[in-house]
Amino acid sequence: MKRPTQVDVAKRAGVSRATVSYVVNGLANGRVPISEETRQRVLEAVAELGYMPDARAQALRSGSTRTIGAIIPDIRNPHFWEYANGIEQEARAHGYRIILSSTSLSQEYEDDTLQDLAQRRIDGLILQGSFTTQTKKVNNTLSQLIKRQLPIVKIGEPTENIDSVWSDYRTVTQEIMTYLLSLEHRRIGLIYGVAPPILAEDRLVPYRECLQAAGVPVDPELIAQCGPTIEDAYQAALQLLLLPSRPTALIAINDMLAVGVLRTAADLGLQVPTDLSLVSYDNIPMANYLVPRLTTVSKDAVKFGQEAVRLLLARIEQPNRPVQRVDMPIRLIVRESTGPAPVLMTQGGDDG
Amino acid sequence: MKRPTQVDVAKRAGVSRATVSYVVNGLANGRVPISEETRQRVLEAVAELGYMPDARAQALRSGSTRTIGAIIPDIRNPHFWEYANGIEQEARAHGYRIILSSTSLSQEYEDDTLQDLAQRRIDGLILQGSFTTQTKKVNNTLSQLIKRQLPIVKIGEPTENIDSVWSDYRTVTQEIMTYLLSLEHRRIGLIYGVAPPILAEDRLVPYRECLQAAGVPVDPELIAQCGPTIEDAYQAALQLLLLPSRPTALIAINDMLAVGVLRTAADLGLQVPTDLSLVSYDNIPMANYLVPRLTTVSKDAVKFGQEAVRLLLARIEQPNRPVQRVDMPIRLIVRESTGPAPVLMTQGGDDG
DNA sequence: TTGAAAGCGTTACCAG
DNA sequence: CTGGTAACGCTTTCAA
Repeated sequence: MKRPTQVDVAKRAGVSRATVSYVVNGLANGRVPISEETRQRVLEAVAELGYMPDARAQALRSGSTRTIGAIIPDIRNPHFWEYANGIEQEARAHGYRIILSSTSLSQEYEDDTLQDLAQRRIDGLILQGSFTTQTKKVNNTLSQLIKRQLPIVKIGEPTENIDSVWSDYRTVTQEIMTYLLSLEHRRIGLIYGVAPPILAEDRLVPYRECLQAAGVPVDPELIAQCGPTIEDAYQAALQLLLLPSRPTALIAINDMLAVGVLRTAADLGLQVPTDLSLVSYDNIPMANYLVPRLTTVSKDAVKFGQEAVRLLLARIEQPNRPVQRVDMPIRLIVRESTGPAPVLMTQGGDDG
Repeated sequence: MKRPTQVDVAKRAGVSRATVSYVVNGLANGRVPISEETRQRVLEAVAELGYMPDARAQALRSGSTRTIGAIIPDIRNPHFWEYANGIEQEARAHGYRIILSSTSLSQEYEDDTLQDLAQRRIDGLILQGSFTTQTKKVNNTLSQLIKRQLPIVKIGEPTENIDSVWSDYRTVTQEIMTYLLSLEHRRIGLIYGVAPPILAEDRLVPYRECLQAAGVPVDPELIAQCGPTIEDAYQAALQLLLLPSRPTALIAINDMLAVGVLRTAADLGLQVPTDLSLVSYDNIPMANYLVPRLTTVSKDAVKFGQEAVRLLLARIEQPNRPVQRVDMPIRLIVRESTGPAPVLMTQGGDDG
């Protein structure tokens, strides 16, 4: 009942181990030195014995695992499965497997995860931009791997010396702000979850700048940072919407958080978009089904994933090619969660 | 720039390869034959070189990968990440790694996935009940693995000769029906997605039986089968709700589908629960934040996953232990999406 | 066209 | 306490 090895197959087929290897791997590398009859006999033996090559031994011998590691930050956010889908599709199309890891559970496992992937000798690694912001230990491990020439692609945040696929959120965030301001919103809140530094630069800065350009004071009370869960967003929105002079529009850093905001609004008896406008980012599949449908920033996360794999495979084949930075388009999709600002009684009117 | 091996570490530390192995693996097996000074020297060399043991070689030699494969049916359904979370947590606590695969993308990849896992020589496998219903090829591969004594645990569907963790949905489905009937609902629709046979037995049968027991005719028009996406549910609900004599209550087989149903209701100008009651299953984290909050069947999926790992590890350690079947409790949570049946004009009144 | 044999990096046994 | 050495299952070169 032990697992059959090449030797068993060879014995059964009456050939040598090498022959089995040739047959199993599709007629050796180019040269076709196996007679059809032998091939059939080997194939039969394989089928009868239920032989499955041992990937560990294959990888050890051949030097390649044909496996790509992908680390996503939060498995609970639908946005990230789309990356995962794209990655998986593209990788499979090229004969690579994916080992998918999520660090959502616990930050302390990040280094663990990375170590594990490294020890498995994956052929390449796809990371989210937020990854490197973590502990020193993680960064050490990571730079170790970079030094070892492990092909790496980063999603979401361009980094020096590393291939990356990302989008520039400045422009679209400006667009959001212009749009909200044009709807006469003046008290605009911002809710963002666990945030890598780039989020600040990408979204917080344009948010501030647009406000200032419009002559609207930036009120730090309107900026809430929170955890990644819906409940976190719920609480953050609660805090913002209970302000004496409450915001009439809220920007949530992703659609999951927007779900929490929607709930907060409902609990406070606020209609969206009549009493409160809401904009978020990601355009997860659900965004177009929520009530109201979310105005959000659309990003083709599946394509992101595919592009990341393309970049990675190119580097695997050609380790010294110049570093690439692919900019993927994103755009604001206006749906039902945004509308003109309501006239508030508490509004201290120096705008207008 | 090549990856350092044990040999490199040994050279650097001025010891033999075996010594390195002992030190790295925590002082050999029981006996502690390494002097503290040597140990330190080795550890230093490891750190300086950034040595990471090669998991492939370790696994090949030791015979164990300390890796568990987990196959979930649909990564797009939040319900399944909770399983994944539970599995990951419990596995990690016992020093095992997880390779997570989703077959959501394409049924044709199921066999691929299974083969891959088998070739990686995982120590155990956790499956969803729906898995075996697939093609003959998959079932062949699977029974091959079973014959090879690969420890397997099934989630969701009890199977002969395989450890499983599941819940009995009959009782809770009866509870749902009793509840809806007590609210005077008579036209109750059922929407279910890609369904393993057990779903039919578990939910369709009690649905029918309860209806009949209450003297309500079972109308096949009220039973819609659909795909797994929100859009699928949207369309299914549309079909049901546009019926001349539309249902006043809908049961969706999971919360994701319920999101689509909610949208359909909104598009038809139907208020939930005033005009339409909605019950679903799973109690995903989001269920308590949707507007209205979903009445749904709560299942602790994280615990499911943990229990599955416990079962699996027990079998790994003790291959011949008796087969276990763990029944996990579930319960109906009444929230805001259900209410008394509206009085419909089209209602043909032979009830009451 | 096929077979023998040399490793891949590790663990673990058994002498030193 | 430490250092050779034989596997683990496979790929691939070199001879036959």
